[in-house]
Amino acid sequence: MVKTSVITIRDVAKESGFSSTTVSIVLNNAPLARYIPPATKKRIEKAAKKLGYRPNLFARSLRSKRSHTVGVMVFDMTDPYCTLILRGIENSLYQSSYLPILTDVQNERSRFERYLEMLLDRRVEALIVLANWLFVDIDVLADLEKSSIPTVMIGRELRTDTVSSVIVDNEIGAHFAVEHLYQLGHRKIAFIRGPKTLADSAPRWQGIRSFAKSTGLELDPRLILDLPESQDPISSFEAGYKLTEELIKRKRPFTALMAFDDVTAFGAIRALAKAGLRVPEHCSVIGFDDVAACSFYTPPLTTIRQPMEAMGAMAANLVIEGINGVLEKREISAVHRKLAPELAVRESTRSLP
Amino acid sequence: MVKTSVITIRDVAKESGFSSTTVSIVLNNAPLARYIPPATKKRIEKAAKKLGYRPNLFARSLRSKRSHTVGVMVFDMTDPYCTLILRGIENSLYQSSYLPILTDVQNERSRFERYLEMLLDRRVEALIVLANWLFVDIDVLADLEKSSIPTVMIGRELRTDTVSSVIVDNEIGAHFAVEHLYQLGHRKIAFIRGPKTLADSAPRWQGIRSFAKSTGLELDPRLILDLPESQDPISSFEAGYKLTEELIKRKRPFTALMAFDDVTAFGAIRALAKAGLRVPEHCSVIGFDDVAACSFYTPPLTTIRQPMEAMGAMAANLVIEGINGVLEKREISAVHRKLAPELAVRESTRSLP
DNA sequence: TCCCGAAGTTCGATTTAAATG
DNA sequence: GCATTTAAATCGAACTTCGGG
Repeated sequence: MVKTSVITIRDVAKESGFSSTTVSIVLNNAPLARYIPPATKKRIEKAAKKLGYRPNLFARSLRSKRSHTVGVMVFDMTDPYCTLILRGIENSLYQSSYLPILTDVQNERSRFERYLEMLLDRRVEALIVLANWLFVDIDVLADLEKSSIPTVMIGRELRTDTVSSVIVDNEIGAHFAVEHLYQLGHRKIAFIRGPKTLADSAPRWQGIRSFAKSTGLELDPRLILDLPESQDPISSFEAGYKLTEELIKRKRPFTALMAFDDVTAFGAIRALAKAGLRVPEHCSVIGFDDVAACSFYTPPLTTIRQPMEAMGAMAANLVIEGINGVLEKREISAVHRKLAPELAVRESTRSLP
Repeated sequence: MVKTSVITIRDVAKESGFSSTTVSIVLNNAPLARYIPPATKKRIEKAAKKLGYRPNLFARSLRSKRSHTVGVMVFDMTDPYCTLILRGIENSLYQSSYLPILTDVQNERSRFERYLEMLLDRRVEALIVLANWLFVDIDVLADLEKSSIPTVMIGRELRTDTVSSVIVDNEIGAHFAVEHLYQLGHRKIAFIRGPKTLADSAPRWQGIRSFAKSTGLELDPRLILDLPESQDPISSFEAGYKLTEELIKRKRPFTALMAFDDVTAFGAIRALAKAGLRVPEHCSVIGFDDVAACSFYTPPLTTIRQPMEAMGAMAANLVIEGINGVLEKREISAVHRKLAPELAVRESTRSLP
């Protein structure tokens, strides 16, 4: 006999001999359930299990106005930087039984708008935005603010009091990086800085400058170049390659190179190799991020590790707190967290002889 | 004045002066809409826009029994192999206005089961499973079959007639790879094969054998090693490294190495470098997959490119067809598609002098 | 008053059947 | 019968109210 497999709460009520009200109270363990005798509960639970009852989430959500989902918007999923963050988010939400609804905006404004609309239409209870590249401008922020659900942005420092944020401490990270090179004896260090419009660029440079000032390290302007603007994470490889070629061409000797991020560092290593310079024998190279490829690169890349899973987990936890706040009608204001990165020493850097 | 922003269809009805029935018919462009005069439509649409009406999807889905979502299950999101496939899926679904609900099973059976349950509870209309690593066993298949919604699996050949599949043509891919090495003059070729339990392994080896037979290329058993079982994609790097060390230790000369996949190839290159062997000067290396890191590796890795976006798009299209089939009560049987990969020549291979 | 359970209303849409001129 | 519109039933669960012991 083929059962249509649409068991409703009424079927369970009939099977157990109680009303659907009681079934609902028992299965949801609602406050009123404390009045219901264990025997009744047992019978209802047995009936539910026997029939394989699964509540219809549409009906439940329609009535309760809750979806138990969290919208996650990534600006570019193919960027290796983001999958570990997503894992952190996922694991935290999983524990709290929220389902993440992940959308990939692909750096397109139109997709951002459409997906935001779709997520709000589906009544996600909160929003996590992973701004791993450019184009988080005023408009986007405004759209997010007017959504009026708990929102946290990862990777972008904010000063709003409506949207929370989780970022890495770029200044300290950059500090760690130069410090590492400095301690290895390097004094002639080339820098490939991030694009000016990217929020991470300034604090990283600030970290370098303050380290230089405190130690007397000289920053030679002829060894400093900037990445151009771009939306495409891959393009920072090309740019790293070209800028390093340019550095070499300048004939200004350097024994180490600090790249804005790992992919830029990969481009730099390629250019050095092309010029017959081995890493780290002729030149040390350090990156930033610690994407997965770092550990299987040849040579393995020394870099600054962003605590990606932790950042994802923190964002998820903030958002869950936010949801709870809304449920309890507490007024919760945005928080801004900055997580410390750490130095990951591998084989692309070495001390000067 | 603060509006609670919960505009219902009745508000639109009141504003436009028609009943909610008519509003529903017009806004959904339902069959009956053809009887409704343009003037009425205009007024209703204007009222809806004026109020900023957004239909409540829970109510809609409850009544219509449709969710406009597709469940996507990935076995390991951090595997670089899968993000491009996901992009293919996403882009296809986006065009058809289906929302993908992506879950990362993290190679855990318990997560698979829980997420499958969650997705079915949310009434996804179809399922795409991205089996990028091991452990797709009988049980999993059985779970999928009994879900009785259109399902397609990517990356795993199936013989069922309930679950569709999309895979790459491994045999031809491997053929292309050896052929490339052979044409470059290589005759002493080492092979690191895939783990025996992985479905891709056998056909790839078959492609190599048939090429060898047809050209008279000799396959030296002392130059052939197998990757061990594992669930972790990163571990194939370690394994590639160790096995290549082993190959070198055997003192059996070889001028080229074909790795099971790109990450294994990266491990092999590392081992060769450690032994003082440069790629491609002393040894050519070829991989399989064409993950993003290939193009920024040093040297850039020659490999067999899987048409990942196309595979994702095809899976999505199959699933959409399946959904349409169900809606029209057509009985649609599973289809099995095999897509051709292509050779991507970069700089890790070169012709023998 | 406390405990237990049920009847009936509600959420916001779609859909059926029927009423109007 | 036809074009146009609508009242009322429905989807499945949660919540409010009420009654009996």
